[in-house]
Parts: sequence; C-alpha cells; structure tokens
Amino acid sequence: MQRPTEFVRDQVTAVRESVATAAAEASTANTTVSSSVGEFIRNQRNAAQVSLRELSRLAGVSNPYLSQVERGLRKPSAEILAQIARGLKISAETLYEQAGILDRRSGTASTVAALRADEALSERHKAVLLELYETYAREHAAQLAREQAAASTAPAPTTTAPTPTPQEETA
Amino acid sequence: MQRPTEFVRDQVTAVRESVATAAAEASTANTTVSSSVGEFIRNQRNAAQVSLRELSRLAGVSNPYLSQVERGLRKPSAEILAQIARGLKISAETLYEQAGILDRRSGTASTVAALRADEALSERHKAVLLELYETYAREHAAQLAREQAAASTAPAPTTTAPTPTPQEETA
DNA sequence: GCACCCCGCTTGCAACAGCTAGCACGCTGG
DNA sequence: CCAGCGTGCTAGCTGTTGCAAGCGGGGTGC
Repeated sequence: MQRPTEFVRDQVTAVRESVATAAAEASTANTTVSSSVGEFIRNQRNAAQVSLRELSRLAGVSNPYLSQVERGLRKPSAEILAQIARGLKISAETLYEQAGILDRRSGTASTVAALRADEALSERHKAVLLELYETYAREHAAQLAREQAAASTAPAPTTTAPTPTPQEETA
Repeated sequence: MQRPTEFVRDQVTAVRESVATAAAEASTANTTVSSSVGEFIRNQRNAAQVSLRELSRLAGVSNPYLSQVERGLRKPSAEILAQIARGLKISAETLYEQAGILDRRSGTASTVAALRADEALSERHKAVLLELYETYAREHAAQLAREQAAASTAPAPTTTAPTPTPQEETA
C-alpha cells in the first residue's frame, strides 16, 4: 500500500501528464528572455504546439491580427491580451507584465512559506498545493537538467519517456 | 468522507472546469465593473480636490478626454489608466481592477505574488496552481462563513472586508 | 463695461486597433 | 497531375481612442 504522499504525487503526475509535456516546452521558452509580448506569445504558442489559427480560435481573436501581434506590428489592448492568455491557458497577468502594463512583482517571497502561512487555505488544501508545487518544481528542474545535458552532448540517462522535441513545432 | 483518491481526483478534475466558469464570471464582472472606472476616477479626483484640468495636466492626458472617460463616453486603454493613476497618486492596479482589466484575487497577495514570480515553475504550472489556489481559498472562506453562521446564528462577515464603495458621498 | 483666468464640455479629426476577404505556400491522398 | 486542407500573412475596411481647437459659463480686478 502506497503512503499518502507518494499516492498524491503519482495521482497528480498522471493527471497532468499531457499538460506537463507542454509545460516543459514552455519552461524552455521562458529560459530565453523575451523582450516583447509578441515574441512571448509566439514562444508560448510554439511551446504548446498550437498553430496560429488554432490559438486565434481558442482566444477568440482573428488569426491575421494575432499574427501581427506576434510580429510586433500591432499593440494589443489588455482585453485582447486576456483573451490570448485564456487561449494559451496562462494567466492574463503574465501577458500584462510582458506587455509592460503590469509591473513584475519583485521580491522573491518563498512560495512554500507563503502557502504554509496562508490563512485563506485549510491545512488539507495547503498539503495538496504544496505537493503539486513540489512535483511541478521537480519536473521543471529535471527538464532544465535534460536541456543542459543535451546542450553538452553528453548521453544523459533519462528516467522518462522521450518527450516531443521543439522541432515538431513546425508541423 | 471521501478517500484521498477520490478527493484528489475530484479536485484536480475540477480545475479544468473552473477555468471556463471563471472566464464566464470574469466577463460578467467586467461588464459590471468597467462601467464604473470613470465614476471612480471622478470620485478620487473630487476627494483630492483637484480640477479636471489639473488632473489631466498631472496625468498627461487631454482634459476633454479625461472628461469623457469620467462620464463613461470613452474607454481608456491601460496606458491611459496608468497615467491617470499616476496623476491621482494611486496604484495603476486599482484602476485596472475598476476597469475590469485585472481580477481582484482572493487570498493573500503574497501567496499569489510568490506563485507568479516563482521561477521554479513554468507559466502553465503557475496558472494551474493559481486556479487551484483560488478554488481552495473560495471554499475555505465559504466554510468559515458557514461555521461562523452556525456558531452565532447571525450572518457574520468573512475575513475579507467589504469592498469600499466609491466615495460618492464626498462628491 | 472690459480683459483675463478658471471651469468642464463639444466637435471634428488623425491614428490606431481589430476585423474580413483573400493570397501564397506546403503537404497529402486519389 | 489535381483537389483539398493546413499554414501564416497581406490588404483594405470600420469603429474606437485620444487629441487639438474652441465653446459657454462663472469669477475677479481694473
């Protein structure tokens, strides 16, 4: 019989498998700092392996306009940014920050400490969120390690199945 | 009493559904809130005993346009809102919230800020955790409200203070 | 009376956001 | 070969944003 913490971790990982794959790609894109919201949107879209038309459909904006936004030809309103964020399944605030509408919060408060001290949560909910957070952080760190191993052309022993590489973005 | 298996599955599955629900609620909130940013600006300006022309000068926007914004005839961009906020010496986020650009998030700002700034997470994982956090915080608040209602048999206010109404009485 | 300053608002316009219709290109199956 | 489908992009259009020029009203000093 599995212990509760192991069980929770396995459950969460299984449910998020498909999302985690795209998330790993997204984290790769994040490593390269984007200087504009358009680039950022394109990177996120490519990481999620979504075509421009599909994202425009998901976001509810026209595909030519989305193309122009990605190429920096147009400056989208906050409303459009929110729609694009919804299509990308990321927070609108992320795009606001990239667009310079919202200031990026400085001060790296410890996420774990904040979650633990947050009185807006019950203890059980805290445990779930912390477990999920640690799982995500671990995956993110593992992905970065794989990226570095690939960069140095060393045969890195991978414990997971091969994930789609970014070359598939041009499908 | 749910077993841990069912509990986690239900919670994680609910996240996907809550995204569309939250989006629908957000659009409703936007409709309601966005009509009052002008009123809010005028109230703030009157409270500061500043003329429309003086505020337009401080903010760096034309006074006719500011007048139109206050009367709800025009919908200002986030950039203009930020300028007006600077003129009023209030945070831009305050006006963004009034305009419906930014969601008022429940829970403590430090937890939200920590999650958003945490570089150990990808953007997608951040969004997932934030949505789950929101859901939990809302449930916790509802639970506390129920417990207090049962204890005192009176409609007790929750830990969140009532939103201050625009200072219409000082106009 | 006048000129001058303040006030908030009207009007018309230029620039831009966001859209539709359609293009060119690549790929696939018959 | 073709037709069909996918891809991202061009061009032109409409509606909106934000502005400048100016209006009418009130108050003050000469």
